[in-house]
This record gives sequence, structure tokens and C-alpha cells, in this order.
Amino acid sequence: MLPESQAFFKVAVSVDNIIFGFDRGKLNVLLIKRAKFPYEGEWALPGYLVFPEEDIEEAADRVLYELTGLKNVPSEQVKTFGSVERHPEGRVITVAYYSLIKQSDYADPAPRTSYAREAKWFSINQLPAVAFDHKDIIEASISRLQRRVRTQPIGFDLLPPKFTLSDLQALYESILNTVLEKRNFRKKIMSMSLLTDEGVTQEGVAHRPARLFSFSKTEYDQLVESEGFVFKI
Amino acid sequence: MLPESQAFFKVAVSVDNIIFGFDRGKLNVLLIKRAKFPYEGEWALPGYLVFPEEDIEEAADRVLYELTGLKNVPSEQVKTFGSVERHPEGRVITVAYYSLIKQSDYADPAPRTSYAREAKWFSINQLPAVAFDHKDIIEASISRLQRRVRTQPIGFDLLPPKFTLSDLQALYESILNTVLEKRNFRKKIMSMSLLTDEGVTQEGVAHRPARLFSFSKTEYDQLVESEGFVFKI
DNA sequence: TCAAAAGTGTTTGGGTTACACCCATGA
DNA sequence: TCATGGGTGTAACCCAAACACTTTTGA
Repeated sequence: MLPESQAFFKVAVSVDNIIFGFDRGKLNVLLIKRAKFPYEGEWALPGYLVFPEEDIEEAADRVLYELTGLKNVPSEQVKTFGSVERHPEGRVITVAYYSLIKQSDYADPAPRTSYAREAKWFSINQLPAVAFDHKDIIEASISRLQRRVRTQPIGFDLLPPKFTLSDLQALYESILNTVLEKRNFRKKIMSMSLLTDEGVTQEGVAHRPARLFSFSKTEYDQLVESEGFVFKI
Repeated sequence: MLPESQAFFKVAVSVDNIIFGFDRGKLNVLLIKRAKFPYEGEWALPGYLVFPEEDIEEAADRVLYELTGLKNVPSEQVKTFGSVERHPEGRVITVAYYSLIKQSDYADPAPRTSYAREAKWFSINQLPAVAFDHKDIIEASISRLQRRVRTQPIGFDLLPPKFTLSDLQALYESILNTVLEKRNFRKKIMSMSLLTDEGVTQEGVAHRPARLFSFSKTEYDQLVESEGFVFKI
């Protein structure tokens, strides 16, 4: 290392995971209650410092597991936040990652370390105060999700393997914070021929049961590959 | 600082600037020739380490000025690159920023420090080998530019204040790497009522001179504000 | 008068919007 | 039989795509 470089290697990097889930018509984010300084006892995104010898994506997976118990969650980088005063312990630059998961698969997240006391889903419309600049991070992630969900079939990542068209519509409505016209929404979705009718209907609902559909990422990828298919809501 | 935190504060952060320019129908990127270890003598993005007490955006501006002489260039974060082995001096995580400038205003960039020997524009179709993982960074930036340019009026940032419709079309064609149909392109642009006819024509061209137009970001912002105007190419 | 790019209109098809009623089920 | 959400068709409109010739200038 050049002598003049020494002064620069004094920074820490952290990762913060924004995990989106969807349950009963509500878009949710997973938060933890911090157990240590700083912001002890406050809600925050599941995040922690990255070891100097550790890849950032790996750190994101590790930290997410330690703080919430979630494993094998694919994630994508959102943005890096690095203002000088964002962390009381020193200069900490954080890289935010977001993931979309089937919340039903991870209904009861729980910390695996003493750094968090609790992990809990919050509706994005009823978020508590959060530590650090995590409010900014959550907002940036929601914006990104709103942009992406219109041009990539990522909404399906939030739904169980079999879902109704109304589930899907409610998902889009809650992400985009709008109301969609039922007939047109269904026509648009069905015209893309992306869904497989599972030949099954809902059970135990007090009204006409809806048909269940599934989405296959593999088939979608083939469509894109072979015919340049473009997803658009 | 908690004692257990010490181990983490050993990382360096750098910034890399991807400066796009446009000249004579070609989309260009500004590179520097490095003058110091590592990668001495090789072409690279204008980038350098961030001081532990310095905001990242500020560092991006400072580093850009020092290495190329460019000042007051608005920039936007693209992505952060942080693989463990990307820098031979130690763990260095880099935050990439991209900017679009009127290349004619900065025709002859030149370094202000001994860290670079030269600064030079390269067509994105004829890039030299570049240091570090800068190839990945440039590719990520081009992808982002291609996505953004279709939904935001950022193309005008690359053109001089007065430009012809053919200039604009050539710009879009070189960014998107496609061929556009002249009549439809003009119709679409003009239908948005975003351009002001300057009442002037080209001079000194060996063919029918084209009319010159200008774009006002302020007027555009007002349109968006007042009528929810949506830019779309 | 020639070369070179500027400039322009119309038709067609597909997609988006808007809109209202009947259907199947459990309680 | 009632309440509840599931499920469907059609007309009007707008936008995108395709396509070829005339105009203006300098050389």
C-alpha cells in the first residue's frame, strides 16, 4: 500500500436489507428491534457491518439470516447511503439491498443473534420510527419497487405459488398505491399468457370461489429469450 | 465505539465518475490515464479514494475536478461495486456516479493533479482496456442511461443549448443503439411541446439548413408539476 | 444541376379506456 | 335468499408503426 493511502482505510461498510412481503392485501417490510448501541431498543432495517474480507452480497445474506432467520433470499442492490454523520460510531457507509419474498413462507421471523430482540412485519402504511437514515432507505426502496414492478414480473415473487387474479390486482394496487379497473387488469394480464390455470379454485370463501393461477419464471425467461417478450403493466 | 466494532473500520471507499458526452453523433465517456500505482499508465474512470470525513457526493465532485478539470457537473449515483479483490491495495468499495454533460463545453479536459497524466474522451464503441472493474462499471452505467433516457428528458443534457431534431435523433440512436424512423421520431418529440423553436437555422452546411431548437428544464419541470406530464420516447 | 440532409401526412392496427351486469358459493 | 366477491364483452379512442416524396441549400 502506498503510504498516502493509509489515511483512507478507516471506514466501515454495512448492509441493510429491505425485505418486502405481502399478506392479506398489505405490502409489508420486515424490521428488527435493535438490542445494542446505537439505537438500542429501536426498530431498524436488518443490517450490520461487513467484515473487511467479506463480499457485500454475502454479508447481506449472512446479516439477514442472523437478524431474522431468513435464508436463501435473492436480493438486489438499491442504493448506497454514505453521509458523514449517519452513524454515531464513525464513518459507516451502507449498501441497501432489497428482496421480495413470499411472506407466507416466512411468517414468523426471529433473530439468531443477540444483536436483535425481535423481528416483525410492518405494513408500509404503518411504519414505526426507524433508526439511522433507514426511513430514507425504505423510501428509496419503495420507489424502486414501484418502478420495477411495472416492467418486470417481480410481483409474483410476493405471492404464494398459487394465487387468484384478485390477489395479483390487490398486490399491484398496494404497491402502486392506485386503484385498477378489474376487467382491464385481467385482460392485460391474461393477454400476456404468462399464467397457468391450475384448474383449482379457492376453498372456504363465502362467495364464488376464484380460480388459482401460477407463474413460472422459467417459462417467462424463455419467452423473453425466444421472442423478445416485454412485460408491461 | 463498541470494542467489537474496531475490526470493521478498515475499509476504504472510493468514487468513480462516468462522464458521458456526445459529439458528432457519437456517445463518449471520459477516461484518464493513471499516473500512480496501481494500474499506472492504464486508462481508467476518473475516480479516487474518499476521505473518512468527506461526503461521497462531495468527493465525487472533488475527484472529478482534480483528475479532469470538470466542475459543477451534476451527477447521480449508479451503483456500488465492492468485491473483495477488486483493489490491490486493500478492501476498497467504490460508488459509481454518472453525469451527462455538454461535451462542447468541456472539449479539452486536463488533470489538475499528478495522479493522472491525461484525460480524454473515448467513443463507447471504441473503449480501451480499463483498470480495476471499470469495464463493469461502464456497462452498468450505459444500461442505466439507456433505461433513463426513455422516460426522462436527460438527453438534452448532452446537447448544446441549440440543436437540430436530427442531432436529437442521432443522440437517441447512439444511446439506444437502434435506428429510429425520422417522421415518427419528430412527431413524437413535437407532440410533447417541449422544444422552443429558436427561429434560427444552421449555417455553413452543404444542404438545406435545419432549424435549431432549445429545451428548457424549468419549463419541463413546470409541465410535470402542473399537469402531471410524462416524458416518454 | 447535383448531392445531401431537412422536412412533412396518411393509413392501419393494436392496445388502452370506460363501462354494467350475471355467476357461484357459504352463511 | 342474500351478501360477497368472481367473472366477462364491446365500443370509442388514441397512439405507434409503416411508409415516400418534396424542399432547401452549398458546391
